[in-house]
Amino acid sequence: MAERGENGRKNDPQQTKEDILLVATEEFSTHGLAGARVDAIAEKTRTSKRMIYYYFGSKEGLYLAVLEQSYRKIRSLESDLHLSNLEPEEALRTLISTTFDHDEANPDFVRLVSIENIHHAAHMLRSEAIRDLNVSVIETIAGILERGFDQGVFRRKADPIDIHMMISAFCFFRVSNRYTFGTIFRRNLSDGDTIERHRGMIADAVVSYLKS
Amino acid sequence: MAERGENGRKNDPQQTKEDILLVATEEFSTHGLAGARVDAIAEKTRTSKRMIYYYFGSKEGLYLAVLEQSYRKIRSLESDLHLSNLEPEEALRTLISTTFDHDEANPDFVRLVSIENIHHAAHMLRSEAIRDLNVSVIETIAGILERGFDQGVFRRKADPIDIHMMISAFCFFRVSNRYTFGTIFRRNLSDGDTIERHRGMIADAVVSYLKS
DNA sequence: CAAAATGTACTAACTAGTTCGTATGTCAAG
DNA sequence: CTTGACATACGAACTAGTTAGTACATTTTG
Repeated sequence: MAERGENGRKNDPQQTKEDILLVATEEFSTHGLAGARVDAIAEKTRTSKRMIYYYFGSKEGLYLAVLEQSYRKIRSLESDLHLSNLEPEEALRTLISTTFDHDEANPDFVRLVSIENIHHAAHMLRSEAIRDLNVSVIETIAGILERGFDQGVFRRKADPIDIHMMISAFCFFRVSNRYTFGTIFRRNLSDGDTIERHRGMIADAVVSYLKS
Repeated sequence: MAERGENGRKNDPQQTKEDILLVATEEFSTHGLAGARVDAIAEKTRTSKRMIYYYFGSKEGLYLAVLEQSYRKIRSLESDLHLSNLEPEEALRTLISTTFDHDEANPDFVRLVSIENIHHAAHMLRSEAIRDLNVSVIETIAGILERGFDQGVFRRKADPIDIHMMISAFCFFRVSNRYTFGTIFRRNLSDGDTIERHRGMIADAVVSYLKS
């Protein structure tokens, strides 16, 4: 068993890897892939640069691991919502609120996705893990839209991926562009009232779109 | 007068600066601030690295100049739309289409804004030029919303900045996140049909939101 | 002991920025 | 109009500092 000694080294590969990933997530998300410094990550870690290369091979390997872990975290949160018992409109509003809150609570993730887009999603393409995600959300939305249309609450037959994009766009933009937007319009998007208003806005917009 | 010789050097400061800016825009937008290489920019230019520092002082100075120029370009395009003669709904739809088409046509600009957000809009803050922009759009939207409400076409009293954000979010996201989104959902957002559908979608969504 | 895990110290390559020297344009005096 | 002096515009090669990645030795663990 690996116990923490006072000064003597104890091997704990799992903890070491997690520690590196945690620090790396922060570093990559605030500086970008090129701007992040391996030495800076190593320093903030309780281990050394040697271990980064031991476990992740290269700076890009570490970046990819960070990206994969971030996506994996979302998948687990998304699945247990049980929206099929709810009325279509209620289900949709719940899903939207969840997406909204997730993005608001995970600016690191949002920033990583922005960074990945700057790199044309090149790393994402190389990772099978990431590509296979998010499919479940589309199925969920598709189900809600179909039920809503059949019941006559939604008058419009919309494409689920389009609806997902509409929701994502708003929720994501609020976080990804909060600095430039906040600077230009002198408005703090992290403000409590603003958050509440926006959460309602996007839901109302999507629902009214489907009903029109 | 500075004539272009066959091989002999001719001084043309204006052209030199523009040349550098053009190349730098491309480089920064595809690699980010840290990822961009001054040497790479210099090579693609018809001049040398020396001139980059001669005219822009530093890598960051060049980046800021690129950013400022990009914003300046938009301002000029935005102003001459003459929306006050149109009916509120028509005016709003025209404005939305313009924003949509602008973002679609200027991925470099979109990417630069994304990059600037990764840097917490730090450079933008230092530039008075940029901060004072975009205010006119808000006034335009405010006017449309007011007229629409008075005429009874819009039932909802919405905040013009919120509406601007809603529009921007959708138009911007389509371009900024086209790579990750396209990879995950195997959908090409630059596809002609998709573009047409999305242009209509965002307009319908905003209008139906205001009417509900 | 063997394999896995870790630390220290190093290096080769890269990269922002500079030094030094040259060419070009301008404008005033002759 | 031509000369020359001064400021602006430019190029090639260099440098100092940084940074991703590694060689080698050591400790831990089973």
